[in-house]
Amino acid sequence: MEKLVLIDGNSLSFRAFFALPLLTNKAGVYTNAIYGFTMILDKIIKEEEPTHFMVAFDAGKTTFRNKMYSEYKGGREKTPDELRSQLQYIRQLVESYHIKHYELENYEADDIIGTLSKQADEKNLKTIIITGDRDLTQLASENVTIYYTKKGVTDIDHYTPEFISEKYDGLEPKQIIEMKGLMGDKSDNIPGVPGIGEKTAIKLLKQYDTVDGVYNNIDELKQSKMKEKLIDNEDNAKLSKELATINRDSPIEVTIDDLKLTDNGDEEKIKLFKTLEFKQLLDQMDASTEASDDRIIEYQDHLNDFDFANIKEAAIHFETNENNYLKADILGFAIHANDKTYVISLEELEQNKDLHAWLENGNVKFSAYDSKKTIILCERLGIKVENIQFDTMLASYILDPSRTIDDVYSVVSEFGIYYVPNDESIYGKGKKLHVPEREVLFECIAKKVTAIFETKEKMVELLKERAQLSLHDDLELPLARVLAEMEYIGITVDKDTLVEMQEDLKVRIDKLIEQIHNHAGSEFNINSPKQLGVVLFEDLKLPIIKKTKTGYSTAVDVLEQLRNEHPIIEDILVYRQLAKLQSTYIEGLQKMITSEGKIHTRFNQTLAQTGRLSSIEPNLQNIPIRLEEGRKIRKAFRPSKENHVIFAADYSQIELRVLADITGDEHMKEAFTANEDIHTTTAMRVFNVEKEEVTSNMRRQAKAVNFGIVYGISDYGLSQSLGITRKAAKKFIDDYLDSFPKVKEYMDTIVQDAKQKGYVETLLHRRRYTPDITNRNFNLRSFAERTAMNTPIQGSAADIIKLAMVQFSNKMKEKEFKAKLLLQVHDELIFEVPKDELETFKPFVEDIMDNALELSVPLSVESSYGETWYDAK
DNA sequence: TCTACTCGCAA
DNA sequence: GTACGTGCGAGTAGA
Repeated sequence: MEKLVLIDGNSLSFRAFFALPLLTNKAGVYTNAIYGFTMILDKIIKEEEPTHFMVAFDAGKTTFRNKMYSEYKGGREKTPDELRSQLQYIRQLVESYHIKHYELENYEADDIIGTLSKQADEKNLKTIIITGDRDLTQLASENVTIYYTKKGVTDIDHYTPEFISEKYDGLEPKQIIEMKGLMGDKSDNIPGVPGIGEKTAIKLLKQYDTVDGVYNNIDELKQSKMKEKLIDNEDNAKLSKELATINRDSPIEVTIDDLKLTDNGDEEKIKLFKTLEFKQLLDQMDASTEASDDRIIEYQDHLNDFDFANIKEAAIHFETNENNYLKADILGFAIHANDKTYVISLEELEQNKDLHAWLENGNVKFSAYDSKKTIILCERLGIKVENIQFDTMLASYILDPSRTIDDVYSVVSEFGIYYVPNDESIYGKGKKLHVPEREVLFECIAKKVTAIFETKEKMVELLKERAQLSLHDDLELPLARVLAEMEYIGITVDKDTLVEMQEDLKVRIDKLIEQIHNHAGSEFNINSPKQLGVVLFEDLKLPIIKKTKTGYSTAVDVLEQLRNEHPIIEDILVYRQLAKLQSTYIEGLQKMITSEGKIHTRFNQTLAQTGRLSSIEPNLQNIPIRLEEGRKIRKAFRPSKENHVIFAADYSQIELRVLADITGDEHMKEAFTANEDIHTTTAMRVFNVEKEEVTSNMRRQAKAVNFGIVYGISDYGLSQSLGITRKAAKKFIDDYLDSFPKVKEYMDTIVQDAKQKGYVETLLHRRRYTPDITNRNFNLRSFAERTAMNTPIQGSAADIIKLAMVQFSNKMKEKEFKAKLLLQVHDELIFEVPKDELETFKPFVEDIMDNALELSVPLSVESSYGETWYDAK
């Protein structure tokens, strides 16, 4: 069946604009109204399946109505600039859907719609009119329904004649005009009769049908203020009625047949969505979200005419065959300088001594994507690269940590450069991973290095604008060099220690497996939560505590509740613990030990949203410590030389100290200044007791609340960690906030701040954007709120330790210490130190860490050392 | 072989 | 009432 949809483009654009928070794409184009409009189009097309479709727009400011009444729509606030800029895109959007749009000089969109709907009505064509303007409801008929968007863009009333009759107490659609004549319309500046509102108007119309009817029978009305007003404003009423009347015979030049929808593909739509960065919609359409540009970058594959002496600025880039640059093969090396691009092979790179000297001389300003990788690859070639001044990867992370950074493409494409292919398209993935032929490869490398060069300036400008240049220049970039050295040095791990533990554990695990199978009465894979679930909850019929998406939950907290139900549980718990140690740590770590007896982790500097580092292959930031059994793993981590020790220095309660500083809460500051135990102090305040009355349970709970603050967990999260109800957890949090009023104040203001600015920041201006803070989805919004509260705390702590690392590295240059920084674990630094340096090294490091950044509360560092990492406690 | 899911370690 | 801190990695299971 044929169906016509007519949209009032202007009024719907308004609705969409005000319904959604201001959004922009990377280029700064506002997109919220366009997005909302797109949602409506999709919804309508899907739900109504129209055969004919048109969007009508207002042509300009003045229409025939202004000739009748110069004040028409006077006093209306002008369209916000942020919306006006989107209207052209909305027309483009409509075109990309192959929907006709139309506007007519001197007429409003209403009139176009009125005229077309009249034609449709005469043809008995089902018509739907979509608008955010009530005026159009006068057009409702048997065939014509008006969809009126109440609030937002999805809450819609369907105005049929029946609906109108019900809503307006028996009025017919065409009487809407009469009603407007009497009551006017503030938004269009239609005067009407003063003193007459909806109620009175309806009453009069029920009796006299029309405005003319009212005046023809005006004498019947008994003397009243209302009657006087009606008489005094007869002209107004009649004019108002005319103004409100939609012209259903406008001189339009389109016919309904012209509005037939055609299926001409999604090409334009995809292109537009890419420009606007409607990523989700593109995903839904199964279209690649990546834009591309097939430009060719010319390059030379030799350095024969390279003018080493006269280049002051260059981008350099190493291409490797795998991500792990500590052992990867170099596939090529590229330079972009003086508008020329060079790509050379590993052989050329190794042999060209002029090039080495050029990289080392320190007079050229280099930029790179991933300076840590660049430094390490140079180091592997025996080149001490100097003066890398800019890292586009780090800059991208600083500008917006939420951006995915996985290759050069992912960074430069944010800056409008699309000629670089992404790594997956060049190398493939999974089984099909391969190095392409030389020509393809070199072309790609040339593009990367050129793009790095071209992006740099834009990034510097943005960093300056956002007061973040120093974060790059003075923190992240120098830190990359520090991390490079740490990764390159690695940490010595004694394989024999691990092998011994492995054998010991194997015996114990085998025994446990046997016992568990005996208890179960069958052999099954204990590592399979699915099989374990069947054994526990079906075979042994233990009570089901919790379910996961796919079946029974067998997580620790569940098993602990079942402890007394069956002896198998205890064995499973121990098995789980040992199996984890065995597979992840003891076996996992052994695989990573090099022939030199070392493990070289890599620190990811551009991943964690808060500014923290992360560690991979292997992750050395989660080596067990809490349980003795696991802690023993640390015995395998040793100094690399005789007469050295492992030295660990950690910040004590750094996040809570940052919190005290940021919020300025006196109670908390006092506790830290007096060097009190913060969890005890928290317990004293929250439970309102004296120090002596704080029980270990109170302290434990206070500690959990502090933990929650630091990691931004919810009341639910806290309830889980304390094993209490959500309600009780919420009360804890409330009590906590009442005990530290400045903290409460901070939590409130930071959320407001985030709403207003769209981001929160750390002490060193690291930003994290919080777009979901105004989301109507409770979960997303709550998450954004916690993010806003937590990120400045965790992120500032991350800033501080990074600062300490950079300062440490700088000060080491003037010292004779042989000590080496090996690892960073969020709030602690691990070193290996010659025993005879200990006495001087300890205060040296502690002083740097203590004073890395001045806060209004003291920072406190505790250090310890031993023959192994285990002993440094 | 890839992906989704569960589980568990650390700060 | 909702669904419920991060990041890394091992392991199972199903397509």
